[in-house]
Amino acid sequence: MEAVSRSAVTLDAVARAAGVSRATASRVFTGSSQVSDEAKRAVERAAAELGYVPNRAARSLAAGRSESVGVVVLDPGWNAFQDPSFPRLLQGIGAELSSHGLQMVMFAPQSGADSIRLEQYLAGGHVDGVLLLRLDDHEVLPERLQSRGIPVVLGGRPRNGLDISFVHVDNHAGAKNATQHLIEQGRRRIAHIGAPQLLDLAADRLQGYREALWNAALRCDLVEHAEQSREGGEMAMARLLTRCEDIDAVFAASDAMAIGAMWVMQALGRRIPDDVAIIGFDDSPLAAATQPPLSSVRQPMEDMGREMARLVLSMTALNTHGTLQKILDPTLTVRESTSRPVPVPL
Amino acid sequence: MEAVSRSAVTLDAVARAAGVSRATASRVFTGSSQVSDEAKRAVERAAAELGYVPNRAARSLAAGRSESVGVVVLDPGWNAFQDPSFPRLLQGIGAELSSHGLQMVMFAPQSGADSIRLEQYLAGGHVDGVLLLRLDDHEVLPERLQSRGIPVVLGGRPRNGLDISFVHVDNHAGAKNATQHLIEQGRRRIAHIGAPQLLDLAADRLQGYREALWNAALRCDLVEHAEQSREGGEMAMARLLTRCEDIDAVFAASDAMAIGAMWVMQALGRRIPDDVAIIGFDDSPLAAATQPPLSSVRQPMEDMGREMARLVLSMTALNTHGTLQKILDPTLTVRESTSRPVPVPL
DNA sequence: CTGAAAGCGCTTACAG
DNA sequence: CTGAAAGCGCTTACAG
Repeated sequence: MEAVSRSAVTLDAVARAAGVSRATASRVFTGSSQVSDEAKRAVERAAAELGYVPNRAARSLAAGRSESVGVVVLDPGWNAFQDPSFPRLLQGIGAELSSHGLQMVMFAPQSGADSIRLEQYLAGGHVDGVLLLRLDDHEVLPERLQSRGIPVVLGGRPRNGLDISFVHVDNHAGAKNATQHLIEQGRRRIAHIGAPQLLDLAADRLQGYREALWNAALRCDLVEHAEQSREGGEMAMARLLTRCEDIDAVFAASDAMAIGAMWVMQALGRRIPDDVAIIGFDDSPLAAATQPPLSSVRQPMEDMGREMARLVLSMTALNTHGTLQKILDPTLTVRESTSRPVPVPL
Repeated sequence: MEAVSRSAVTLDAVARAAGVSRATASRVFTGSSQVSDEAKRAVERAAAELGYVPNRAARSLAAGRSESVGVVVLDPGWNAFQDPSFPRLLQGIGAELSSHGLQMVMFAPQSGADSIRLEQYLAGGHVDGVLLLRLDDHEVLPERLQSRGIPVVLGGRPRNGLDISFVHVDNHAGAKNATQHLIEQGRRRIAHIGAPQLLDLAADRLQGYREALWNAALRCDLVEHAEQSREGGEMAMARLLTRCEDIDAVFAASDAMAIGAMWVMQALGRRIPDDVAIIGFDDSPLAAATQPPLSSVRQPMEDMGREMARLVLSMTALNTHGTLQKILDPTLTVRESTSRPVPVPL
C-alpha cells in the first residue's frame, strides 16, 4: 500500500518548465516583489499549464506558518449548529479572514479522544491561531494551546483568573437598554424572565434589568428564571402572574422565552402591546415571525466574529505574548410587541 | 518579524533525551510494532517530560498522508447551520472518523475567493479525502478535486453524468412508506404537499406518493407544491381544501409544511388524527413538539454520515480510482397525528 | 533580480 | 529491534 502520487506536479516541475530556479518560482507564489515581470509571467504560464497546486503542508513546514486559522466549537451537544446566531458569527469570522487571504478551518470535537487529537493538530503547525467558541468553565484547551505559544481568542468572557484574549458582548448593557426602552414606553410593572442561573449571562442580564429599574425608582423583584425555551417562558410567565396580576411589561432573556410569555398573555386575552409589552433577547429569526412581531436585543454577532478574527491576526502578526480584548454593545430592534404603531397621517 | 519558535520540542529532542535514534522515536509515535518495550518506554517518558507534540505538517509531508478528512459545506446561505438534521449528519461523520483515529476538518466557503483557497488547501496535502455536503448542480469542486486524485464522497446524489462516490437517502421509498402508512390507517382521500419543484427530492417524494396510491388503486391528483415553511404549508393546505373539501390525510414533504397544514385543519375545527391524519418528513425536533405530536419520515442522518466516512476511508485505503455508492432507507416515526392511541386495557 | 544551498520536522526503505 | 541516510515539497537568508 503506497501513497498516491497525488501532487504529481511540484514547484520544481514548474520552475523547470519556466526555465527559472525553484527559488524564483517560489517567490512568485509567495508574492515576493523581487521578481522580474518576465520571470513572473513565465512561471505563471507554466503553473497554469501544468495545473500546479502548492503543497500547503510543505509550505507550512518551511515557512513556519500556515495562512489559516482554526475555529473550534466546544459544544458537546452540537447545539451551536442550531443556534440562529451561530451562522452570523461564522460569517463575520469568515469574512474577515477571507479579506486577509486566510483560510478558515473549523472543528467540533465531541469526545475526549477528539479533543486530544485536535490539540495535537492545532499545536502541530496546521494553523496560525485559534478561535474558541462556546467553551464551558472546565475547558482546559485555551490554556493548553496558549501555553504552547499559539495565539488564542475566546468568544465570550474567560472565567476568572484566565489571562487570555477575548471578544465579548455586553449583556449587562443590552439588558439595561431593553428595560429602559420599556420604561420609556410608560411601563411601570416590568417583569423579567431570566436565563438559567448557572449561565453568567443570566446574572449580567438580570443586573442590567435591575439597574434600569433602580435608576427609574421602580420596584424590581418580579424575576423568574427558566429554561431557555418557549415552555420555560410559559411557566415563568405563569409564576410571575401569580405574584403580580397586572404586569404591564416583560423583558425575557431569550426570544424563545419571550414567545412563551406572549402565548400565555394572549391566551389570557391580553393585548400586545396595548396591555402588556414584551421584549426578547437575541433577535433571532423567530422574533420577526411572531404575531405581533417581537422587539428584541440584537447581539452584534457578525461584528463579534470580525473582531475575533482581527484580534487573532494582530496577535500572530505582533508575535506578542500579551492579551487583547474587545467588548461590543448590543443594539435594540424595536418591533410592535413593545410599541404601538403610530398611524401615518396623510 | 520572525516566526515564533513554537514547536520548540522536536522529535530529535525527544530521541536524544530518550537515548535512541530519531527513527526509533518516530516508530513509537507512528505505532510501528518494531520497537522494544524498553525503547518505547524511554521515548514515551521523554515525550511526556518535554511536552512533545508532533508537527503534523511535517508528518503529512513526509508520510504523504494527513490522517484527517475534510468536510466541505457548500451552502452560500449558511442554512445548513440551522438545519436540525445537520448536526446529526456531522455527528455520524465525526463518530466514524474518530473511531479510526482520524481528524475531521470542516470548511464552509462563502465566496469565490474562499472556494479557490479551499481547493488549494484540500489539494495541498492537508487532508486524505473530502466529504462534500449540500452542493448544487453548478458546483465544480467535486470534479476538480477528483481530477486531482483526491478521494471525494458526496452527501446526496450527484447530477447526471458525474461519476463520483456518494451516499444518498432514498426519498422515493420514504415517501412511499409514509403514504402506505396512511392508507393502512384506512385513509382514502390523501393529499400531498410537495417541496419546491426545482429540488429533485420533490420529484422523488411525489413519485413515492403516487406509487403508493396507484398500488392501492386510489386517485392521486391532490398535490400542491409550496415553500418549505409553515406558511408554505398553510397556503398549500388552503389550496388543497378548495379542490377537495373532505381530505382525510395529508403527507407533507417537510415537518414545517406539515405543521402549517395542521394549523389550518385545526383552525377549521377538524380533529387530528380523527378527522384528518398528517405526516411530515425529516422527523425534526419540531415533530415531537406539536399538539398532537407529528408522525414523520426519519432520514437516517447519522448513518449517512457514518457511511460517507466509511466510503472515503475505503477509497483512501484501496487507493482505487473507482467510485462507490450507498443508498439508505428512511424509517417511519409514527406518532399521534396519524394513529389514534389505543387505550391500554387494564 | 536570481540561484545554490540549507533547512523546516518528520517517515521509511535499507542494511544491519 | 535499531540507526544512518535520503527524501517529502517548499521557503529564505546569503551571496552574487
